[in-house]
Amino acid sequence: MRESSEIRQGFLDFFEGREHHVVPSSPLVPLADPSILLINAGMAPMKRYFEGKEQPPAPRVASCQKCVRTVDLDRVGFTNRHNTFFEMLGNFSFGDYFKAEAIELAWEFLTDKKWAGLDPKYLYVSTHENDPNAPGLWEKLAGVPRDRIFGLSDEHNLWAAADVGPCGYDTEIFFDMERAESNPCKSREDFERMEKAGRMLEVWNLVFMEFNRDAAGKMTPLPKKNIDTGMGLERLAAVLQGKANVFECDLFDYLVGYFKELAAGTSAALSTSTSGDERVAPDKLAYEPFWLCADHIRTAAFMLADNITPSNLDRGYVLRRVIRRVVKTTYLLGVRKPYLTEPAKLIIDKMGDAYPELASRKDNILTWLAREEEGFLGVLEKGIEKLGYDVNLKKTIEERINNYFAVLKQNGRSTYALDALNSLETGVWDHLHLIVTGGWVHGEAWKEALKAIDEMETVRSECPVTDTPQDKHVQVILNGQQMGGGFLDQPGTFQLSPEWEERWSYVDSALRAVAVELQRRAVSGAFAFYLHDTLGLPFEVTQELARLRGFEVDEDEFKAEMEQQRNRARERKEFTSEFQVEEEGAMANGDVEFVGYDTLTARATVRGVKPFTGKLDAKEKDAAGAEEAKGKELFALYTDKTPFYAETGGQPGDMGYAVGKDVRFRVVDSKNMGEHLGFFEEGGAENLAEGATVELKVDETRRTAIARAHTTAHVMLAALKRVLGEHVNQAGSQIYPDRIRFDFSHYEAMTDEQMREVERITNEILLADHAVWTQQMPLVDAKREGVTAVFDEKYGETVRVVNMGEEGAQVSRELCGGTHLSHSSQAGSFVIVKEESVQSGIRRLEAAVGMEAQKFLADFRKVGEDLMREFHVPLNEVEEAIEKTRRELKETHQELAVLKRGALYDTVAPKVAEPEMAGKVSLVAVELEGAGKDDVKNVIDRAARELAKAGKKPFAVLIVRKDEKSVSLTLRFSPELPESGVKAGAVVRDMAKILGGGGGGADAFAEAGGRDASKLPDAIELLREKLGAI
RNA sequence: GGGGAUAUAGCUCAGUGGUAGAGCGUUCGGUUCGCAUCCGAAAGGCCGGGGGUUCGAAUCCCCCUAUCUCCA
Repeated sequence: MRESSEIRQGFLDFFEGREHHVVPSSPLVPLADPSILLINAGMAPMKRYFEGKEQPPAPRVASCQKCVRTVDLDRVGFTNRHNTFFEMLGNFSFGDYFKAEAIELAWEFLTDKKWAGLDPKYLYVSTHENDPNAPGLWEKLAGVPRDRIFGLSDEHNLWAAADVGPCGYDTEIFFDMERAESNPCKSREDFERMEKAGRMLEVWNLVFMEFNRDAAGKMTPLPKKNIDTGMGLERLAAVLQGKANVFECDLFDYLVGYFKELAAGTSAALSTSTSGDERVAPDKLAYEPFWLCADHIRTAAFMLADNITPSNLDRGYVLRRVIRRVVKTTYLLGVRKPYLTEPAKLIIDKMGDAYPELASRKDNILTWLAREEEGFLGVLEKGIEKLGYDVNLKKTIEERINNYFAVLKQNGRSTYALDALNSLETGVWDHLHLIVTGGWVHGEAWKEALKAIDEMETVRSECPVTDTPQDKHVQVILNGQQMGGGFLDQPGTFQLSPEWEERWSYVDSALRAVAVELQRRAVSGAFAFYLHDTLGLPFEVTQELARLRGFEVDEDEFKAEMEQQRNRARERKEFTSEFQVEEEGAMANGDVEFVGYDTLTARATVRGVKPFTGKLDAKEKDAAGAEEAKGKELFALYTDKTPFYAETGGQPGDMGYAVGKDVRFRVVDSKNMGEHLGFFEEGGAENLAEGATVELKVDETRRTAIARAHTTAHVMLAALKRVLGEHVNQAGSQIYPDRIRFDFSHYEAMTDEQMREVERITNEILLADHAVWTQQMPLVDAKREGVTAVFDEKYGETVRVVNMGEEGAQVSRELCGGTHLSHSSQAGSFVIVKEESVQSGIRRLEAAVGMEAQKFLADFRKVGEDLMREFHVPLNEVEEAIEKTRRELKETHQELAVLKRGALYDTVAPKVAEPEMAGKVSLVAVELEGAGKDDVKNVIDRAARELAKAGKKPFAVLIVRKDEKSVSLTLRFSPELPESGVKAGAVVRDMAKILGGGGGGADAFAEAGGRDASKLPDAIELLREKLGAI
């Protein structure tokens, strides 16, 4: 017995031969256990038997159960034994045999040559230090010597499902992975140390469930004592195959091999690359990345096989994290291409026989993996780009600052230093802003530097350095005053005024502080958090990649940011839940008999009436109740029984009437069973005293409309599963009269074809006139029979199942407490109104049935008819006709623009040919009527071209545009004109001031506007003056 | 449920208030035995939608829609 498949089968055969009933592995999603997200132990599906809630199929049971356990997620790859997915072999006794036989069975299986055949000399046993029988039983029944039995504390050998409830001592069998002949394990301390180090491998855990523990910690014996055992298949396989760790056994070796090859291929490719790619050599990592990958990909494949889909919630999130960790790991090893489906195929080949769901859901598994991988690679790339940007930027800044100080040291304050400073500023300025304002770094130094460079910027712009090359003498001039000067070829002669000196020193000190900050070579935690939070780049990737470039990430700060984020989310959550508690408390109403499935009227006894101060739901498409109640004094009427359906499961509460002697109460909503919200149309609260009799009548029209929508929603879900796949699950829905809003899991927008197909199938089923009937059954049975249920919805022990179609051939079966049609055809027609996204992996459909569907289609037909009439073509040619019209319109627009500009330019042309002279400058100043902004730019460009061609340089073109409210100027200079000191941006600003407005722009092109057109001559005169002064 | 980010040419993206850009792709012309050849040219845009601030908005502010992402 060596191969894992032999061990799996052998184990089950062994126990079957010893009167155990063999049960197949349960799906990973618990059938009826809201306390766990995923089956995480072999006994998990048996919990109901242990709790006595259900009769086990036999007193003795054995199974090989697939499990996913994520508490050890971070240890996978670091030890020789931890897995997130594993198969648990187990035998169970429900009040049948106990300690002695459990020990005998385990020992026989492990040591008998016909079965596992392990050499007893490598086996050790632990028991609970307080267990009076276990050590003796081991000695007597298995012949284990006393010095190989160690009694350990609660921490190791006390099993409990929870703080309160069944618990018991356990005993564990260990295998010495070093297969040491002599026994160096002499003491309990030795043993515990070796266990931690992975030398002593726990193979089998036998739990003796014998006590019940109460809140005080007191343990009383259980009436029926149980046995629950668990042996990791992976571990046993490793031991039997003579391997030092689970990843070398045949359940993993092919995967580890695959990943090794994958990474090796990449490193070969990269060694010839000069792209500066980041890659971590496997031997530089603190763990075995291939182990992690092999483990996680198995987990992912099995979760997908059980119809779990990646999402941002619960088990979907577990799945997503696992997949992303694999991709992340190989990414760090240099793998850049998608590959995940390959190892998945290997797993399906290897294990498809033992787990048929792998093979049958192969396409689904591969599709999701490919999708998720692709998405995450995109995320990684984006994040890494940003990180690289940040890190490179810091290096650049550092370089420039060093250069600046080097120059300063050599030449003192001089134009050389100024140049160095300039080079710092021009290259780094924008990015420095980004770094500081983006909150990507910490430390005041950066902010100071920003201020300092800001300072330099203003000084520099007002303070030109003039260079007279003849004598290498430079001057710095501020506000017309000389601030300093010196000789270029004579270091040290450069003297500064005190004001300038002070400002420059300030820059020095700020830059020095930044240099110190850079010395830390740190990526700020805030930036790492930004990468994680906004871009989804895992912290470890940030850390690893930063490390490769010699940077550390501030982990404490990152953690603090994470904590803040958690608190934010929690605060909000607490607020809403508090609100709910209060509301429910105010309306508690004891047991109420609901008769609304069978009848819409009932005579009931009043339990009380009180003013209602809460808020009525005003649901977007069903605000009728809230609308009607507006401005009314609201009450809540409580009765002992009711036909009014209370809002649950997405179905809205009923409306209707409560009528009694001298009183008429309008019910506009029903929130909890037996609680009717509404107002008095006749009489008042005094007419409905406790004990009074009322006639309750549900609004039948509305109820029917709701039923149409609800029943159709069931059919639609069935149709969606058929069209899109089994992964489609309901993720919340809201039913309105004749309308449905339905959220479901699906990875991409539905195509038009898919929507038409869903419509077709849904209508087909509806029209087939299936009977709708309900039944009660235990939740577990319902789930076992594959009845559709909403993920994570809390259900009771017994559930109501809504069936459609003949028994045994239902077209739809759903757990549902809602009210439905009796025959599907009553729904009328069904039409999808809208498809949209809710969040990643969740789509939303809005649909209409019955009269709403009619109305929707009628609206559409009207539009179609109007279009046909308008375009004089049949319906199927409307699209083409519109396209043609659009094209023609566009062409016409373009032609018109050309003509218009031509005409506009004609009015300018004479002035271009004969420009007026403002000093040495050729000036064209014209007013264009009826021109748009783009026209002006076009005309001004053309004028400039013509002037340049005619050699009339330097030149200036001013175009004025007026409308009722304002006047706007566009000014263009020939390129060399600004060199004389007159800049278009400044000139136009001054001109606009005269006109009562503002403006600005570049040196050779600027725009401005103002309100007062009458001042236009003054403004143009100003332009003439400025130009004339050159 | 709460937060963050993104939306610009067919694709990937740049563009921090002043004439909308690059690379790839497409079409055309030339070049090459050939290759993911090279050279040149052109077409292609309500800068996601709506409102506001401003003389002027792809850019700033608000609302909406879509996509990505983190927390619960």
